[in-house]
Amino acid sequence: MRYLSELIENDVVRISSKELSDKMGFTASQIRQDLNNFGGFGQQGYGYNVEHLYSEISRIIGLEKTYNVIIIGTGNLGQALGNYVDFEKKGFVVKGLFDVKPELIGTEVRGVMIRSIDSIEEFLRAQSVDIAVLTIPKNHAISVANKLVSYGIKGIWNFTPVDLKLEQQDIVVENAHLSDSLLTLSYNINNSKI
Amino acid sequence: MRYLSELIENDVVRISSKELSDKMGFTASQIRQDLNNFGGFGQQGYGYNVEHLYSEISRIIGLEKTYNVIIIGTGNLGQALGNYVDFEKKGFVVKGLFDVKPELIGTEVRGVMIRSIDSIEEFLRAQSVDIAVLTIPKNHAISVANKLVSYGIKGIWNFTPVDLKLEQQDIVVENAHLSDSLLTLSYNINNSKI
DNA sequence: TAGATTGTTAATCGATTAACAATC
DNA sequence: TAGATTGTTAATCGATTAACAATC
Repeated sequence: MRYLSELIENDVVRISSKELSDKMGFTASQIRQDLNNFGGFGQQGYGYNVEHLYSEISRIIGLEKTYNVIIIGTGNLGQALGNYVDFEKKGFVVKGLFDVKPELIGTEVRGVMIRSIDSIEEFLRAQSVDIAVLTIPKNHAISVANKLVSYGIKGIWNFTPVDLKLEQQDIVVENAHLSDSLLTLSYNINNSKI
Repeated sequence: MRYLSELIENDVVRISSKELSDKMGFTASQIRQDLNNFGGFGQQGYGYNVEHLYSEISRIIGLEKTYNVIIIGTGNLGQALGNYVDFEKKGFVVKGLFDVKPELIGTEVRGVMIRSIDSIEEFLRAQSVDIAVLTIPKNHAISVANKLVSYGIKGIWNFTPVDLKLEQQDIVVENAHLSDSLLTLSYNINNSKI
C-alpha cells in the first residue's frame, strides 16, 4: 500500500513486477507469486495498473469499510494514536477514549471525550466497536482484554508488552511490541557489521 | 527476553525447552535449534538456567552497554517514547530531543530540553549518539536521516511511514511502521475467521 | 544408576527463485 | 507481428520438525 500510494501521488499509471521489485527489494518473482495468491491483477505485456492494484489490495485488506475504534489508556502513546489523522483517513475512526486517571476524564482528544474506564461496558453495549487499542500498563492488560472480548470486539491492537491469551479465541490480536523492535535494532547494531 | 523476565519475576530458576515451548507457542525443537545457533546455554537432563539464559541473550542483543539516544520530532509519539521509562531501564538513555516548532523548543521532557532541529549537527559533534529515533512527518524523513548518518549515528529507529534508503550503508534501520501493523490487523479481522 | 533433557543430525515442509509458455 | 510481461510450474533453497545419541 505504501509503495502504491507513492506511485499514485506521482501519477504513475502502470508498473511491472520488475519495477516494483527494484523499489521494494523483493524479487519480481515473489511479487507476482504473492499477488497471484489473491487473483490475477496484472496483464501480460503491460504489467499492473497502479490504481487497480491499489483498490484490489485495499479490498483484500478490508480498507473499504470503516472501523469503529476505541483507545484504552490515554497516556502519551494513546493520545498520540488518537491524534494520528492518517488512521481516520484509512477508515479507522476513534469513537471513544478511556482512562482511569480522574484528571484526564472529561477532557477531549480531537473532539472525542475521555471517559472513565468503568463506563466501558455501558459504552460497548450502546455502540458497536470493531477495534480496541490497548495502551495501558501491562499488569492490567489481560483483565481488560478479556472484559472487552465479551462485547463483540473483533480485534485488539496491543501495545502492551504482554502476549494476550484470550478466553475467546476468535478475536484477532495484533501486537505492536515497540520494545521488541528496539531490541532488534540493538541486536543489529551489534551484529550486522557487513 | 519478555518471557524470561516474567520467569525471573516469578522466581523460576530453571526451565526446559518444552516448558518454554508451551508458554511461547514455538516448538521445543525450534527453541533448542535457535538458542544453539548462539551457543550451548542448556544442560542435558536439567534444561536452561533462567538467569543464565537471560544474561546470555542480553549479551547477544547488546543490552549490557548503554546507548545514547536522541529523538527527532517531539509530537505526541516522540514525547511518548521520551517518557517511556522502560527504555532507560534497558540502557537506552535519551540525551537530546529536537523539533522545529518554536513553542516546543526550550521546554523539557523528563528533564531533557527540546532543542531546535537546526542545532542538531552542533549537538552531534559535541556528544556521541548511538541511536536516533525518527518521529517526524514523512516528507522530511529522508533528508534528516541522511544528515544524521554523517555524524557517526549507528542506528535509526524509524517511525515514519517511509523506507529509508540511506547514502551510507552501514547504518542500521529498524522500522516501526505502525500503520502497517494496523493494516495487518484489518486484514486478519476480515480473513482469519477460523 | 535411571530419568530427563539437551545438542545435533536427518527428514520434512514450505517459501523463494528460476524458467517459460501463454497472451496482451 | 514483435516485444513485453504476466501467470504458473518446476527447481532450489532454507527453515522447521522429528528423532535420538550424548550426557548431566
